[in-house]
Amino acid sequence: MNTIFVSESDACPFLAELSKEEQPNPSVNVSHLPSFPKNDSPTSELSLIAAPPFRNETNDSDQVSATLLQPPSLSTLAGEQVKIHNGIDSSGEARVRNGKSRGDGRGRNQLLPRYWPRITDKELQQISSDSNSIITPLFEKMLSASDAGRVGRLVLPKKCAEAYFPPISQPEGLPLKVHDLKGKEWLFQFRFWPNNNSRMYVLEGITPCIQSMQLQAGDVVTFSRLEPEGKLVMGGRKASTVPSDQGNEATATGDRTPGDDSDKNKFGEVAINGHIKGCTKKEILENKSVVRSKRKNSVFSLRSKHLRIDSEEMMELKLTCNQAQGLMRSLPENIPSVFVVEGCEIEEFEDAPIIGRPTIPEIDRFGEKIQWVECEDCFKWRKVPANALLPSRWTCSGNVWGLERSLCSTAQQLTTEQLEDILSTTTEVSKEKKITEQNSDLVVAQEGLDALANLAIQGDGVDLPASSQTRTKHAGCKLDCTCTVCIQPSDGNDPKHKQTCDFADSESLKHHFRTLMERCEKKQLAKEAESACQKLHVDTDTYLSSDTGKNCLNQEEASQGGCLDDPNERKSSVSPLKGQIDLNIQPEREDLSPCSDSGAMKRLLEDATQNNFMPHRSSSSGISRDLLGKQMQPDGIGGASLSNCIIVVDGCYQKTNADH
DNA sequence: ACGGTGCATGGAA
DNA sequence: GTTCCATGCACCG
Repeated sequence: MNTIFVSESDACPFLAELSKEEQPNPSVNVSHLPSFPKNDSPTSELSLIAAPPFRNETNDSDQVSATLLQPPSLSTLAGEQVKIHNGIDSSGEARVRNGKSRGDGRGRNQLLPRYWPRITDKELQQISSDSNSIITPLFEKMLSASDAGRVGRLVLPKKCAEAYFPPISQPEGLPLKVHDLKGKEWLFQFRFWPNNNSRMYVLEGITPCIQSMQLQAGDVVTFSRLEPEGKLVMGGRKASTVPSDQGNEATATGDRTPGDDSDKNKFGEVAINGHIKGCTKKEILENKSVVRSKRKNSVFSLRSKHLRIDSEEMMELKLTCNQAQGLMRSLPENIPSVFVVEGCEIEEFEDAPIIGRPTIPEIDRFGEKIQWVECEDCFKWRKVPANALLPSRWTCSGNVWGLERSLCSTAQQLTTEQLEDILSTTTEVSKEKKITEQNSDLVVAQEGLDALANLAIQGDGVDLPASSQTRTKHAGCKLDCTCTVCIQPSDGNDPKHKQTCDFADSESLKHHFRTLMERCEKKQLAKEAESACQKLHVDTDTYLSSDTGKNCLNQEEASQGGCLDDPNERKSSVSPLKGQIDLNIQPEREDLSPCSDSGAMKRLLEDATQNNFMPHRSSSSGISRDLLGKQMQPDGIGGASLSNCIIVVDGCYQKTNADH
């Protein structure tokens, strides 16, 4: 099964309306989509291919599960594809995940949940049966009596019509080719009626197609788009197999947004099968995982809090987590314990990594390892020792290794040409790697988070997502690492981490993390008990003290602030190195630690990445920071392990690694 | 009279 | 209050 499903945001042609400013992050891998022709001349026929129905997550191909696909995000970038991939496991079982792209949480152009395509296993199977197509489910609609009546007019949801069908300016509209699941081509008239200062979009001439699919009122037609052909596919689903949650917003996984008008070429053909193309199988599968996740949330609400990051915020994390990886490094005094999982060495650190300033490693003319770092204030590049651990905000004044260049007024050692040479050298070395990275940047970030999330819930017996089968990079890794949890040297060429390494999916690794999580929970419980005891003491002392009110307040503040009950750890909260990320936080502990809320984490990541990777031109070097962000490597000292990450947000620090 | 087309209406979201 | 859309219905050939 080679069919790829992509989220609608990938294929949606209605992205143009969005401003560039809405682009979530430069790291997002985007590709341009072809456009629909701007004119809607009646002479030009556009076709939609009716896509086969999608499959649900169960193995029962006849059963329709709650597979729910978000419609494409209307807020996705104009004319660009955002690569948000969902995974498919090796068995081909479909999973669906929220592929919502960043943005339109503000309601504009959102499709109603009842129009979100629900994909069944059977449908997926049908769609995927034909080769290498990329399938984007667009929307679906339950046939009304009038839709299925003899008039032969299918009223199209306005937003769907405007989002996924070519724009029309005249009521006469356009002839539209749509294919059904059998590959038969149908020609409909896509048009609109003026209505209450608005429009009513209809597909005319659908009766033969509806009859051919043996559909009636109450049944569902779905529209999908197949790539790269750009065909629209219409599929049908009998009412008896319609997921029960149709129209139930509570089961929705998010919104899709259509793209812009400039991509109409995508719809050169539309297939009618009740499903529209645009989602890779991966995405469909991953959307399913979100559905599962939501279902799970209702049961494990506390544990799931952290995992229940709003899809919009999730996108933010997707966009920044990958960058955040590159910022993580362990403290110099950290000595990792090394264990081997299926041939891959994993370095596990007792203490959490911190977020440091990205640097460019180099070997100077004396053969010594050094690194170049850019001053936060003056943008001049300074040479520091290879083992220097730099804070995320680093300025010349922190250049204790070269006092003569510890002032911003001092000239830069590197000429622009030299700097470009370094960068280009780095580029050459990792060129191929980067190409791959660019193509899967978002995927990687997303999947890295997924890895974390899934590992975090290993204790619940939840299997790793199928998407992990295809991962190439993981959140716990440094930039060039291909493993889930490992640290590799800054040059990224450590042979112990092969590009094809898939140990992250190994049972032994899963076992390892299960063990870690268990230990973590035990520690947490012990810590909780200890805290309770301490609090009891404090309360008693406070009660007896003459400064009762103030102390109580402080105690309350400490508690409410979610900061540590451990004085030492509280001390850590005022570390100058803010922006430490605990990727091992325990969702069920959220109530004790407001610091770890998703919004705060998002802010943290944003802050960290803005400080280091935001694309703006350096005043001194003239080199885009965006480029630098891609070039720069972590300093190579240690790194992050899944079980030993830290989150420090708003001055609060929480550390819940496996050994503490 | 009948069927098709375009618009209006009103309930639902 | 606004928008959407399912349906009714008038008009026309």
